[in-house]
Amino acid sequence: MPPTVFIVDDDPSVRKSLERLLRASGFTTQAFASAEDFLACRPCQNPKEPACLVLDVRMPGISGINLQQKLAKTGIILPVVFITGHGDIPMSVQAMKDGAIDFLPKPFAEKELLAAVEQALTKAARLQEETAEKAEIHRRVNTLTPREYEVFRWVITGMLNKEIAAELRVTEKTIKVHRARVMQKMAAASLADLVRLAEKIGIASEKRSSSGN
Amino acid sequence: MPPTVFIVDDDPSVRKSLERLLRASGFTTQAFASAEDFLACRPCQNPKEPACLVLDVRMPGISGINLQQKLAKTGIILPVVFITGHGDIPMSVQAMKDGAIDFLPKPFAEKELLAAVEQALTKAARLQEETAEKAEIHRRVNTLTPREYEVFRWVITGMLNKEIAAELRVTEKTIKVHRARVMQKMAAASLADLVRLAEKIGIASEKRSSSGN
DNA sequence: TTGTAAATTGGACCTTAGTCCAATATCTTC
DNA sequence: GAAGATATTGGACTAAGGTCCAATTTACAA
Repeated sequence: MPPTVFIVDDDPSVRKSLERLLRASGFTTQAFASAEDFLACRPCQNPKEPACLVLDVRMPGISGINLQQKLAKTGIILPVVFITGHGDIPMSVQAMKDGAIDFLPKPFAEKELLAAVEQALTKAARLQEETAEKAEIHRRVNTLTPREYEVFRWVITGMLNKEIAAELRVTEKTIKVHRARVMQKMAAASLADLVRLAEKIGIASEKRSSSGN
Repeated sequence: MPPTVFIVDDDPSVRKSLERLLRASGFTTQAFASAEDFLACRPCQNPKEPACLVLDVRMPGISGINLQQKLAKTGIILPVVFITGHGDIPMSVQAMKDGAIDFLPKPFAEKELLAAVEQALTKAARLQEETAEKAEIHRRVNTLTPREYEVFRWVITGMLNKEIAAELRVTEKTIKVHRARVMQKMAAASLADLVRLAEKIGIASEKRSSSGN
């Protein structure tokens, strides 16, 4: 199944020609007449395969810019390529600030659109991969008990078991047990791996309490 | 010393009013009539303090867009705020793709420019900090001997000393010595720290050779 | 040729980490 | 009230990492 390009444009003729062009280039397409219509399509917003969105800036109801912002806010991975007939500079700047791949005023060369779509799909693939990786790590973290999680955050600071034990006011033995479980649950073969897992999801490591806490 | 805002615009009256506005807002300013003039100012391109650039897009000689690209290519940290009297959408899109903070068509509200400059300076500060940190790590890496560097890359994979020793066809004892030196030279208090240092500068860790290699 | 940096190894020893056993105390929940 | 999860600890080992000592070999530069 080729990657999907969603199209949202209120002009039927534009939708038609975009679909023709993109399908001819080997993409799967799905077109909508408005942002509302697109938002009504639930599965469209959680594509398993990399996908992207070719979006008209100016539409009745929810604007393209607005739709882009909504999607970004909900963490949906759908890089956007804007097209527009009557755009202006502030609009294009806002779109780019919000992470748009490109912003093409009509008329544009087919080549330009295709290049932008390719780039958008590449980015979608990368983001999906990264997101999936993080989700998997979070899944593992969620299997940790509160205490294990606490020990986890201490371990990745590089502190010795005995130091962590003193910090948590338990014996070193206890830390060893928790630590072993953390390694197992996080599927980390080594401390180096564990540290990298923590870095990937941006876990704030504990800070050594001074003196008697 | 307040942060510096460099101004490059071929129109003397624009330079003058920009300088007035920015100085009144508490910034140090330094204005140039052309990209060439700015490039001739060596110290301007390696500011110790965070600085940014307010840049006219369209100028005789090297254009603003072009200047931005040149600076980026040489790794100079100078976030750009574009201003323009006769810009178009493709121009603004290109500028944003190249990392511009904002792109303001004239006439713009003073508030807009100031907000963009603030943001540019914030970004400059962050980039300078990150760059400095990386530079310091690289400095340490460069004090490693070739063999130490090699061991370094193996250590951060999480492999045991004996495994690394087998990989490099030396005794475990040798690895221990190199490893200790690596920790010392890299100023890492623990393996966790060492891994994080490596991650920060994106060091590719070694890959275990299969079988007899 | 001599000095220096780099790479290698050994011995002796101590400190840490990890593992397999088992046991106890709480607390929540069905 | 009993089952199950969580947190804690102990004993007894094994193995892995780190340290302080010293020594040899090689290669390159002064």
